[in-house]
Amino acid sequence: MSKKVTIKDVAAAAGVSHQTVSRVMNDRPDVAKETRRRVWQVIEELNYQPSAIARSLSRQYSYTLGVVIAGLKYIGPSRTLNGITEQSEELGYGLLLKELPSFNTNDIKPILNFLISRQVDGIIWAVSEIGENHEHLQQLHKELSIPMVFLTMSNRDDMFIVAVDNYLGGRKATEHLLEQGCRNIGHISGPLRWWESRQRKSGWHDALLEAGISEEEHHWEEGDWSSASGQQAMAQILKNFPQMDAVFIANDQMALGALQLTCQDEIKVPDDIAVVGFDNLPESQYFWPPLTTVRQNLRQLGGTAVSELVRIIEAIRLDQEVLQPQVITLCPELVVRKSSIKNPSV
Amino acid sequence: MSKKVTIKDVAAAAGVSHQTVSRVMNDRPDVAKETRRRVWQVIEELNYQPSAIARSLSRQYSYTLGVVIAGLKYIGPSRTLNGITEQSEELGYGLLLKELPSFNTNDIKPILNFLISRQVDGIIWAVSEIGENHEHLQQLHKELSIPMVFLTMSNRDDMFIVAVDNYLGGRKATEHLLEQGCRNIGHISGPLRWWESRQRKSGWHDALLEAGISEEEHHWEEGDWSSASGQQAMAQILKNFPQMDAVFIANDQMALGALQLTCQDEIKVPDDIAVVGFDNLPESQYFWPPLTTVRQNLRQLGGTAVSELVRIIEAIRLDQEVLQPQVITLCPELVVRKSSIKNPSV
DNA sequence: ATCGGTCCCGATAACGGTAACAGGAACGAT
DNA sequence: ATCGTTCCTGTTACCGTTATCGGGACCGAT
Repeated sequence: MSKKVTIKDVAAAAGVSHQTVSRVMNDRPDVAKETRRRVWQVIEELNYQPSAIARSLSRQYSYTLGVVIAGLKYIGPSRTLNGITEQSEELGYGLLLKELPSFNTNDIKPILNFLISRQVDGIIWAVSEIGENHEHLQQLHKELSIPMVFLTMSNRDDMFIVAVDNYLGGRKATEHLLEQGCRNIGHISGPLRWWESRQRKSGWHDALLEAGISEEEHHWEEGDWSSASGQQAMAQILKNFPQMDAVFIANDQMALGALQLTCQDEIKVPDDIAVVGFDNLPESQYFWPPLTTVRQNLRQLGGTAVSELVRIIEAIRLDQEVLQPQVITLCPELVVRKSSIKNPSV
Repeated sequence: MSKKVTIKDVAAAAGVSHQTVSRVMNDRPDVAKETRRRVWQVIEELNYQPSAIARSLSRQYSYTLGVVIAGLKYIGPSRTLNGITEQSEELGYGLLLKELPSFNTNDIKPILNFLISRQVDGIIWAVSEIGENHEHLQQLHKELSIPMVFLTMSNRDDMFIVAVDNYLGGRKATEHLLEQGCRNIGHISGPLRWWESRQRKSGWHDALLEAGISEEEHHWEEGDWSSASGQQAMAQILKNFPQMDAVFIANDQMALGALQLTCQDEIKVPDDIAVVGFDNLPESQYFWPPLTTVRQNLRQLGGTAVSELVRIIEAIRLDQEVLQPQVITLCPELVVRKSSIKNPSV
């Protein structure tokens, strides 16, 4: 009903100039105690809320971050986003959210323009690197001269990157299986156009190599992250590589598909085949058998990205000095459950 | 490097007034063809992007919606958000995202103020109704006079609500089990402070009643949505209600916990006990056995909320007339899989 | 008395757009 | 020639803030 109350309404009601009200709102020192009190009182009476829009226009900062993300329907990206919202709330920044219709989009420019035209102070690019979808980006980023932080992509100079060490995750998983005495360790990878998939596979490969085992072509299959593809890949690999005694699967969903197959075929997990997944879904503890997996702290990933971005933004605002780009790497951890323990100590 | 290019820069470069540039940008009719062409050319040469901030300030609309959501780390809310982002993209609205730290927050006011101060044209409230967390809201909503749409809450007058019919979902699940010949149908509910939980339970209750079966206190248990609680509730219910031949579980995660228990105890699903869940997680098709469940189209839920909100906003903008509040109900569907089929036809 | 320095506060101009009005040019009709 | 249109364009005000500047009041010191 009532029109929005502006700074001028407050000024009029308090009998001062609107500038003085502005000073009070921003806690400037040069306001007499009595005046300050009176103005505050009016502000509360009228329930005055300054317009963030007008503020952004006036000082050139919006205290808002742009977030570009893809695949919100999957649990990974949404956990990352969860970390982003938490940390930005903490630091007092708002979020302008933009979801890409697919991971493969090449229409990057209009999205960046959209965010920039809304005066965001910085941008978090939380889209996985697939195929060449990041090539164009690097160049655009340079032209744009707005602070950006990228998540989960291969290292590049001149960019701020926060990523989980997927390679290390693959190694940890494989080394764990080696410790269990397995020698014939298969792998079901994600789509190899994904950077993460390649990293995890490399980890598996290198761990085997160091143990003196050579990877062969028929020891692994490529999936598409879905449970269905995991199941199919598992069937294929069982056929090609019958002596397999363990398998490292690049995400929990595919592992679930594989586990279902073992139930159907009455293959014993872990005794016949030990299984390790990746992601640590909340559900994976309740798979049958409970799934050993690699935990990546995606909430932390998102949170770190925000902290980093804000650090850059505020450095620019204060010093006008640009920070050195860097790569922050987060370590994944192995979560050991029954699906990979060959000789239960009990 | 280069300063942001403004409308005045364009005007100067094209040798016209900034107003003319504005006219060109907004496709107003009263610009000479030749002038229009020249201005467009300069716009593209300078890569001019109008400031959405300044625009919002000038006309009183930001073409931005506020979204308040909770529990992004869960799959449900993030799917809803997915629907929201898609539809708002479609309709040309930006999104300002705010995640509540918990479902129970009572600090509603600062959040609404935050969004309003940023000139959002409307707000989507996508936080489940738990306990009394919506009581305060209703009143605030009235004072605020900004269009709002609420998701998944009990019906109230004077509010726009979009919700899945959880009651119907509960009925469908239970009726399906009755059709399978089950007579002793237990239930594991979500936390009863949640509106959804109560609805689903009522559906179960009423379906039994209509079949001439009376619910008894020991036929159901309350969980907290987690797999762990589902497992625990299942154990409890098995003890109290040994003749149980089917169970309707209020979400798939709890159902998973229960299924794991049946694996451990070598209870046969569905032959000994048929199981129906709720949510249709992407994983539930790959549980063992594949889980019959109730599918709720949360993406559609989010999308509908956006369409509805935009409809309200634009009605106000044009007619200055306020639409009649209404409740939109989405129907959930039963997805039948092996966990509930007593006599496999094969 | 005059001067210099605080302490407050208001007038004014930004910020980057849009809205409303006014006015010049060109044209046909009277 | 004069008038009224239509078509196009520029001027000015305004959206709601903050930044800059300048100045009055008051004080103590010379």
